[in-house]
Amino acid sequence: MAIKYEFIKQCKQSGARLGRVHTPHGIIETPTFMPVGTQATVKTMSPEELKSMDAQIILSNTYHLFLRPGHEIVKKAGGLHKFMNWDRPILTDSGGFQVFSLSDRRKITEEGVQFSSHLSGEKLFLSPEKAMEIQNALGPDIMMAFDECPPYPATYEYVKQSTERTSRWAERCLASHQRKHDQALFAIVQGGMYEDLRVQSAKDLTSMDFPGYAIGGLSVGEPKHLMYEVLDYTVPHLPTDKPRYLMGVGSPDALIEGSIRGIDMFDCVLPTRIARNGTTMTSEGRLVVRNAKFAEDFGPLDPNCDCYTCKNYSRAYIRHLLKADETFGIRLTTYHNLHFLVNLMKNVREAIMNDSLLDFRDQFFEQYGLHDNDKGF
RNA sequence: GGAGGCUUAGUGAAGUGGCUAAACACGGCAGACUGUAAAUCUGCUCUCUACGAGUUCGGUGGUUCGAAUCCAUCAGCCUCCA
Repeated sequence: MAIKYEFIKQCKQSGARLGRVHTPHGIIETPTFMPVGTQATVKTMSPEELKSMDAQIILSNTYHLFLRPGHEIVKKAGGLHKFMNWDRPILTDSGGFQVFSLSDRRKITEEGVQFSSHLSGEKLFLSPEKAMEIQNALGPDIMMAFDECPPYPATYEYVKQSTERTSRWAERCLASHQRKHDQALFAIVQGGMYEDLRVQSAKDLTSMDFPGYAIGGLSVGEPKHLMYEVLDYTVPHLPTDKPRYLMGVGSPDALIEGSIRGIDMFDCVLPTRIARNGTTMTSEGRLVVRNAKFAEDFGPLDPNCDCYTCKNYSRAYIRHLLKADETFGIRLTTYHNLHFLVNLMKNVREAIMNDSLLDFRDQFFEQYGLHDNDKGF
């Protein structure tokens, strides 16, 4: 087996679980947050910086690397780890999310998905087999099955068809996956916001015995309480001896709520994207450092943070850099936001160890200014 | 000293008799962002007692039913000739 999930303990207070995922490139302590590096780089961050904030594993993307530079080139370079100089674990998404995000440039059939490249307009085809071929060439520790992420809202009938097809595609992925010994293939549970479809999807996929299971199709615009409901009735149908990965979720409150519901892994572009757009996550809530009110604020982004950014730079300086379009500004906010989430998950793990995750949540929400679960981050 | 040109909202710059509170860009202010077509996108940006009202296009005075747009004059800036 390419990976192994080691269960350590369950939080007596919340039910969250503490564990480790053993991979060919090292151990991941879970629950964990995975920074997203779509194009074989976490935008503006060097691997050294990611390591210095204790990022344990990062994501990359099949669709984007297939288009550019091409998976054959990455393979020739010696694989993604070597290509991008990252020797810790990597997970690649399959391109399934692009079926959702590039929905106006693709056509879905049973065979697969035809895209017109967002770069050149060129027609290209992704199928379960193609997604496996590409990911086998890229060489991540964990690769994702090719799925369809249906939009929200979507009709029962549409989601049913889509989810059943995603299960058939998962079977094809499993059948064509060539490197089972050193690359773990995770399946993705779909089913939209429909309980019976989620349960059916989980049953179908778990019967195929994948080394890990993801929950996809969430955080696509639905209210948060709905997402939590879906987790409540989906997670119990996933095996306890394998990692569970909630895809595309990265607001601090959702990371905590997800952990409480038994999720081990999360990824999200939120921290890096909002960082580039001038917003930061702090222990006292979100802070739009770009705002004029910080022009003469010479304190750190987060008074309770000891990251490189907070130890050395002020809100006023960072705001200046952002206003002046200086790259260093978005590097500082990106570093801080990623550090914030990585550190949040450390605290979550510690709280699980101490059987106090619910207390931790309440305290965190209070300080963060979250009193309504449907509020943002 | 002479000839010509220019002067529009924070800046640059359209507009050359009514459809103009005035395009557009930048700047400014705010919001959005969740498996990254995003260092992107959206809104606001003359004033106010603000889903309506008021006052604007260097100053002043005219022409006209009506002017940022035409005329006179003053001021400032620019170019060329002495």
